[in-house]
Amino acid sequence: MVDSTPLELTSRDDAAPLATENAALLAAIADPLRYSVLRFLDREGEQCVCDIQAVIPIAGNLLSYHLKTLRDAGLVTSERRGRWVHYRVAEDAAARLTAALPLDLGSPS
Amino acid sequence: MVDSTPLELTSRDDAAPLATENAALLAAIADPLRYSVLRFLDREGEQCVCDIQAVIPIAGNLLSYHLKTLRDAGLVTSERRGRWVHYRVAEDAAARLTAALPLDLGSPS
DNA sequence: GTGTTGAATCAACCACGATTGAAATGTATC
DNA sequence: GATACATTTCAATCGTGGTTGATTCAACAC
Repeated sequence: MVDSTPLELTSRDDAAPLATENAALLAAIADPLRYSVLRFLDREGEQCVCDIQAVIPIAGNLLSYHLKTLRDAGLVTSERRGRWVHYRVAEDAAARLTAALPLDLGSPS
Repeated sequence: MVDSTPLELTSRDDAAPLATENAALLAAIADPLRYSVLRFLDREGEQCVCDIQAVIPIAGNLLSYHLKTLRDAGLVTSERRGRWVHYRVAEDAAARLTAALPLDLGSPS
């Protein structure tokens, strides 16, 4: 039968796990490096690691570490093309981030 | 068409300090406790510390520490009334947070 | 004054994430 | 095969933010 309307889930406060998840997602962009990388990818579109490195001058392994963090958070996706690995902002990244904000964005004045 | 987009302006290094500031603001809410507190204040409006503590069962000094972090970030304001100190979400908190996101929220599909 | 309560501050500890350097993996070219 | 390049993974260090316990401060009651 269909008792598949978990109204309680949305109205009730499962706020504890929700807070943990959303905070973790926000933590992924709460770093100057990752913030710059994501912003760069958002503006310039798909880029390979070397292109990112050209704009953000840091060690390659460090950049790889942060890219992995962003990828684990589901904010970017990667695809290999020959030697190069291209990164792009995930489709639902913007939606997930806005939804993760702790404040109600009802009517922006 | 005429691509008059000032690419230089966006790719110039005004992004560096901006990234640091925005990342710091986002870091203020990228913590489960502070996330819950801010969310609670946003929903319930002005609350004294003891009320917050009643909902989020943590040590008083720890809550005070996180409230100070939120206050230093300019996301909440505090006001003393007798023995109690009341906190509320800052007026421009939502606007500042949305503006601090690294992605362009142009047209949400 | 003393005592009590709400809240903030201080000092210390600890865990986790960011950073570094070296090594490894993958892919192309010769 | 070997070499060069792009990227990732590994091991280890370092710094910093969150947590804890004790202390201090502010406002009220007695």
